[in-house]
Amino acid sequence: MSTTRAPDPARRNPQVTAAILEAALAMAREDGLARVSIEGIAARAGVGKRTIYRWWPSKGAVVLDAWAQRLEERLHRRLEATQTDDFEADLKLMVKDAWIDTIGDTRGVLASIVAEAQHDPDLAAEFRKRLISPASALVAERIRRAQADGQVAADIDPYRAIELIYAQLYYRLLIVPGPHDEAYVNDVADLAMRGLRP
Amino acid sequence: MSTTRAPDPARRNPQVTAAILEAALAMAREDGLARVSIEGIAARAGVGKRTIYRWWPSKGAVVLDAWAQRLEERLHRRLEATQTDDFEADLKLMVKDAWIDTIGDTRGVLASIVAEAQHDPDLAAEFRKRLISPASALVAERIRRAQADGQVAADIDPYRAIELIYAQLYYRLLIVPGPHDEAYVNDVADLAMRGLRP
Amino acid sequence: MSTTRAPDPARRNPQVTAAILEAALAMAREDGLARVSIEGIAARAGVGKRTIYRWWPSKGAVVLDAWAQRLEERLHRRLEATQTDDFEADLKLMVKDAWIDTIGDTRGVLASIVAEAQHDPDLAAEFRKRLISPASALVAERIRRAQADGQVAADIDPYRAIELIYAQLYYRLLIVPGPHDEAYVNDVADLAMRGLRP
Amino acid sequence: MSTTRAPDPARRNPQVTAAILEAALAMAREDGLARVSIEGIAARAGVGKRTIYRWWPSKGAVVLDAWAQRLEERLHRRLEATQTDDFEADLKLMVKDAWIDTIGDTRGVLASIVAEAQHDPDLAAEFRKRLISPASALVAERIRRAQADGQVAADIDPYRAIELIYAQLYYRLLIVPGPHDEAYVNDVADLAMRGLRP
DNA sequence: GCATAAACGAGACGGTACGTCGGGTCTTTTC
DNA sequence: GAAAAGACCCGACGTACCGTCTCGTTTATGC
Repeated sequence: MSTTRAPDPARRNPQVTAAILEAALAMAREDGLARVSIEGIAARAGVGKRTIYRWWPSKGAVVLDAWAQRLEERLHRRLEATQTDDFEADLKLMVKDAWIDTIGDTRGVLASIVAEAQHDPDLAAEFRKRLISPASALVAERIRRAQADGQVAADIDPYRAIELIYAQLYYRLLIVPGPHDEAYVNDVADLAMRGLRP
Repeated sequence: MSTTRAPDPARRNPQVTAAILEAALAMAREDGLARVSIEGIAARAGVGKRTIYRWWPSKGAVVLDAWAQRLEERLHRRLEATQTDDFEADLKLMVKDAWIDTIGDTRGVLASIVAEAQHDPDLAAEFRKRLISPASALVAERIRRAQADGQVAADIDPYRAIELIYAQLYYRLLIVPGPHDEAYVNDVADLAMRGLRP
Repeated sequence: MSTTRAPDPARRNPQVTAAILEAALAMAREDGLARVSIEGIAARAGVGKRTIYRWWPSKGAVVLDAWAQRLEERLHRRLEATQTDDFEADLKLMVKDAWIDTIGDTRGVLASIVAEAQHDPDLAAEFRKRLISPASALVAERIRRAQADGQVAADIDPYRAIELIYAQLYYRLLIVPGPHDEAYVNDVADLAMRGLRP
Repeated sequence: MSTTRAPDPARRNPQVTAAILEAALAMAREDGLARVSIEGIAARAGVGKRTIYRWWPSKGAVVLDAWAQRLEERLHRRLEATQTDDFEADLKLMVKDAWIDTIGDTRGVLASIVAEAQHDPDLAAEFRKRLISPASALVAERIRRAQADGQVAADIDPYRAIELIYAQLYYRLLIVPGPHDEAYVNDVADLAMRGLRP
């Protein structure tokens, strides 16, 4: 007989959830996830610590939840529109949309989450599930169409192609400093395209 | 008038330094940098905490120091030999040497350091200074020669070329799971070469 | 806005309080207050340091609390009985009761507390409030009755009389060595009485 | 063969000694002995810690040395003069001389030393040897003469008489607050004399 | 409709680690 | 060989959060 019963999501108070997510994201943006504490979130959201632990396993999970939710809202609004027959143009648009318009100034939060995920396998899994996988699937789909069109070499694994593109962005985010402006993301796509063409 | 005077490096005890670095690296390899604590290092090295704080600003700095020192020793022994006239072969050798033979099973430590560096600008700077910059300079040099030979397109910035290559490795290290074996690094180089050729 | 809020005494765990006081007093008796540390008390009581700091400002305060509590329990049981019409006999009984039966072998703790109080004004105030004042008030009352009876000279301030008596005991406790047996406390009262008689 | 040889007092540098004692006393007067540290004394005196440990066993010993030295100088100049045939007058003069003119505003240092002595038996012994014993011997001598003269009851132990007097002063110093002015020391002597007269 | 079980705010609690201070020992260099 | 300087091991300081655990209070079904 377990003492700690699983909580009932039906009885969850949505206002409380919102307050926690808002506080967590705000604090992560201000100070970086490393300086965020569950205690701090609880205080700022006017909430008991218990309530946070009831619904999330760690501060990283809270911030990821808040951050991903915000992204998903934005992405749903965009990703239908961008479909022409020019793969390179579509690619540049997709990358710009994602990296600049959607992530934008929450890039630091993304970096924090990746950092935290290095020692938190659950968070890493959740991060890939919420963010990397859906985005990759979407882009992979477009790449496959480009391969059918003959705009991308047929012998390339779409997922490796994605790595070739996005890895550059993450490298600049996590390893070396540098601007993340439109010129840069265009350059990223250009350089990748050199290798992807048939 | 500052209370904490700068310590005198001349009076530093090299045995103590070695013990600290060894303990720090061992613990980082076993549990990951996030679980390492200054207190733990001190205990394992049989050293006072004060002694660590005297010479390093943070646990990340200690582990980076230990880890980079180990790498530098290895690299010095290698990087002279590997110079043929075939850039692609050289590139594959360099990447394999660095990522598999040298970093090898300390890949997790590298990931930890990058993670820590996300909220520690000093550590980030030191990491780039000790690791990224020297390695990049070396590879950039080889790329320039390849451009002169006509094996690499002349209009590519060597540093962007490096990003195209290494970013893939860091992406798999930090973002998505996957093997880091010889087949993979070859594939990384192959994919990059597609874009680099004239 | 203060970060550290005042704790709520209603939520205090009495078992924890008891464990801390017991550990503190035991350690003070064994090694003297100077060798007691908050850390040591916490370890022995199986308690977090924070819990001690939440309720007491210093190790001296903990030990005083434990020691005074023990004394108060004993004193309440005694001080009603001792009331005859012979002031000198009553005085001797009171002094013996307090110094030998009640304080007894915790004399070293008392000395430690007085020592600590020399550089801790809050502790000094608490010590006087918990110990010196109530005991003095009680004896002063008896002296006033003796003055009304003509057993003590009317022109003497009762509190100065108390000093004349008790100062001798503290002098031997703190300044010069010597036994604290019944013969001695009788002698103390005798010598004082010489000066107090009309 | 002992590694730590006993130091040679003949080679001791008197300027260094003076600097240490001066610094120690100054710091003890400013902040109380409890806040004095060997490290602090060393820094203020411009001296290595080793040098202090070479000649004194503890910070208490240093401060006692400095303080007692200062007192001895003063006492030697005074105590010859004060000899009339009126014991009570002599007593008042002696007490006032010692407590007000000699100790005066270093009363806090005295309290600190007594406090420290509670957990440092060596310091306690040294304190009694340097201060209590010589002063007591002197006063005891005068009391014996007064007993011969019939000014003090012959059946009183001179040392107990001394306790009766001085204990009051230490009680006010260590236990209860209150002025230490001339009126008070006179009152102390008056009250004691009531009990000492034949 | 009303009891009753859960979510919730609050925060006490046992812990771990933080970064700092000083104690006392030791070594190196200077005089 | 005394002394200045300070590195070193160690123990304790007082603080910040961790994650668990009561407490009452509020709320919102389910009998």
